[in-house]
Amino acid sequence: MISKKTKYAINALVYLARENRGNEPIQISKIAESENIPRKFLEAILLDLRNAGMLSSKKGKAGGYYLHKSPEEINIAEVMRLFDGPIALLPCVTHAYYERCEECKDEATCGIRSVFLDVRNETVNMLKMATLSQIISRSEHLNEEKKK
Amino acid sequence: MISKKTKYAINALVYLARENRGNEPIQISKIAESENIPRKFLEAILLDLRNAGMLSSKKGKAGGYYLHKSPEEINIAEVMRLFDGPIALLPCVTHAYYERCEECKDEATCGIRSVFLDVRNETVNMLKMATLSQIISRSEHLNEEKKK
DNA sequence: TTAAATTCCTATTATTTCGATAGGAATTAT
DNA sequence: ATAATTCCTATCGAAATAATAGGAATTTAA
Repeated sequence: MISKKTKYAINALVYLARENRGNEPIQISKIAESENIPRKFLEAILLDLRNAGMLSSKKGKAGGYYLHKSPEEINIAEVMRLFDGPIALLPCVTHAYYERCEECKDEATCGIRSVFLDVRNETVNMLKMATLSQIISRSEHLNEEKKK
Repeated sequence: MISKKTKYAINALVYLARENRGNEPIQISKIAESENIPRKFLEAILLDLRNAGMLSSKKGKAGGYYLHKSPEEINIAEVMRLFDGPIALLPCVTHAYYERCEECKDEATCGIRSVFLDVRNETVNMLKMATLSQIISRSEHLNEEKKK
């Protein structure tokens, strides 16, 4: 399971992508209220997203957050990695965070690793395709279906 | 990431599938030593696998564990669910453990859910295909490759 | 120039999960 | 009987998770 932090982050980003006409800063409290996220917790999350270059902020009165990158450039893989670390299910099949399994006899011929490598690759592909834009258009599509 | 418990369990199962000619019970200590798993920890794991119907055991002197099902019938998805719970990354896209996301406004039109539903389905498919037999044959393949 | 509204930053806390160990009861082969 | 083994319950420390607290810094606007 992904952490609540990641889930909240994705929801906040999608909200900003939807709301952001003209990149006006939107306040934490507004996002928190709309997306049902604990205010103070969201504060920390948005700060991390800003430090990671996905959001920008404006301080002081009438300040707030807005997307720094375009909705096509922000994907779920990136957000998950930021808060939950590697997407892979085994340390020996991650790219950036690679770590050998202590108990493993021979990584090169490990059938278990081979399975989890395939799973990782497929998952990362899907999550990289899942940009804010894609999420929004999926949602619109589902809305059409619902009306029928 | 999967837990060490799950990783140890898969390794133990693969070991038993490889070793089991004639279903003679193999002792915990032997498995623990061969697979580099803490003895007492493995004890608890094997017990769970037995209660889940994947292993059988024989008590007392010359006792031990052996596969209850055939290596084609035991897959990674089942083992992961036993120790780590749902495979899905969001509670709202699991089958057996379904739980609504508290903060969610409308599940039916949630684009985020839609993404994670696809990921779950793909992952579960791959992990169900990954039986002990498949793992062993993957490993044999990798061995052939290595020799070249 | 002061007040109000906001982000920024660091610390702290409670709860749960993870990885493992301890100790002995029950069972079985010899 | 004895030795070897699984079975079972309880416990423990460390880490991760989800959140809150409190105030410093910044900015707008009256």
